[in-house]
Amino acid sequence: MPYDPSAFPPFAVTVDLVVLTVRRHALCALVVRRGEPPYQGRWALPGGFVRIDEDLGAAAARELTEETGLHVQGPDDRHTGAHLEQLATYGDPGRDPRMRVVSVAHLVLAPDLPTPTAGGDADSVRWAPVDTLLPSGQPSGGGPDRSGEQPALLAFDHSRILADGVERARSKIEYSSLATAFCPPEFTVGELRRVYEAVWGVALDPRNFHRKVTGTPGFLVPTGGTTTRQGGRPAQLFRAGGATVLNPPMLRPEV
Amino acid sequence: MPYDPSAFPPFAVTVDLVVLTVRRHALCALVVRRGEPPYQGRWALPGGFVRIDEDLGAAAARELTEETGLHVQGPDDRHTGAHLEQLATYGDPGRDPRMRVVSVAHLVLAPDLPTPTAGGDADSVRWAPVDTLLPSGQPSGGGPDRSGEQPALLAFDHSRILADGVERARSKIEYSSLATAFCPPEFTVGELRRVYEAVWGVALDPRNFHRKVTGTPGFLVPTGGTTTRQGGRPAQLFRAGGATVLNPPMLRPEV
DNA sequence: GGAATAGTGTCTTTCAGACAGTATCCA
DNA sequence: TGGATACTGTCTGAAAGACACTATTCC
Repeated sequence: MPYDPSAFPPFAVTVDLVVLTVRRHALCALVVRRGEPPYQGRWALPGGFVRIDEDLGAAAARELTEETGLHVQGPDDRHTGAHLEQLATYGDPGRDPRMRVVSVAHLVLAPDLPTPTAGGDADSVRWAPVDTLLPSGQPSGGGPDRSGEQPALLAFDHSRILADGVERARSKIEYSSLATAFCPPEFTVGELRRVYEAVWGVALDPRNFHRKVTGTPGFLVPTGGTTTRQGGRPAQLFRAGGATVLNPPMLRPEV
Repeated sequence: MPYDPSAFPPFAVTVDLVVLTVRRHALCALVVRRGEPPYQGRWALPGGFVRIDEDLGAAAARELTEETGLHVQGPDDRHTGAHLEQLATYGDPGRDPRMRVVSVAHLVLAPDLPTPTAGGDADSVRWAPVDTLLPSGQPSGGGPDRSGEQPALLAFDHSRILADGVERARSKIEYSSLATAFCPPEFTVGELRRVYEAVWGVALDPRNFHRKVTGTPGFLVPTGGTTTRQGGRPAQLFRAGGATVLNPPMLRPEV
């Protein structure tokens, strides 16, 4: 007997946010420190309850603004704000020790930002490189020793949510123009290449990369300006083109 | 103040199922006729409430078995049962006129089956070609006139859920071996090609298709047997190989 | 033999990857 | 001048798409 809401079991519904950006050549995620039990003092993904008359995506956008001051890119105002999409839903019984909580995780891709101050409390929110938050993946990625940074896993099942979000970002920038969501409104080919290198954790050939992205129709639009750089030929500035799916795609190098 | 479950808003959480199969060269979805208002008499996707101590995936598998008798493929028993994965979550306020219902949609890919009899009521469940359920997409796909088959849209927001599930299936068979989930345990290259043609709604070159799928490592494993066919050279029988991601992928032809 | 399906080979084009070489800045 | 980054061109191999051809069955 489907859909008999008169006798439904009581659930709490929340949104959790995987907010990713690229800072100093590293893929970073936004984490907040928990002030109350359970997992008091541990880092967790930002999130909160969905209000009773609020859409899921609206709840995610509201939590994002509350935690970071970031605004979500609407369908019209391209090249400003962040990209937001639904990621997956996590509802294992026991994922929250207090009660049954179903969390609809969302993925946010944002350009580099000043360190956020959530609710005025700067100590409780930070950007953390994802390879310090996720034990698996590439254990010795690119950087030197990172002892004492972030040994403890995230609270609840947030490590798995973060891993799913990172994998989603890694695969989506192959076939879509979403990598530009990590960039400011105007950017160079080199900056875009460093986004791909940080998200994938690989080194890409600058020559072939330049030829590919400028040859993919609708991906990049030159703005006419150039950048003054430190030591090197000035680079052309681009903004994101109208294309959302890339053809041919940017293929992630594999083993 | 995240995670204060003592004052959570009350939500109902359900699972809805997009069950797809290929019958008579057409991609079909499982739909059930609603017996009560709202949308009484209209077709809808199968689904139901998540129990209070039940995982989301387990709820989807249970509903699938209750509605179709189908069993879900476990991690070990390959080549038997259906493929199930989470699709997306739909929680718009007002999607159910009675109360706030958040539905975690799941996608099921199944081989061709006898027409199910849900709860003994054969009139209330059927396979319907997806192009008779979705007005958009390719309006004049391949078949002749289909007047009077399924003019009314699905109940609730199930048309959108179905469209999302179909698009997920169309893109996933490009990069994974999931097309074999539409096939019986042993199948021929021609049967697998007809699955791709039905899901994508295109015609594929039999020669190139054969060369591609047999050349992709881990996709197909010959069983040694052959099929007696009606008018034509007997075909080799294959079963699904261990590969889950296809390299190179099966690229969907575009404009 | 004719129709139908299965399977192989061959050619062309496109594209990824490697890499030589030129252009233009800063120190 | 040297170093660094931006950009162009060239070569090779892999693969997609088009299609000729052979193989094996049923009628």
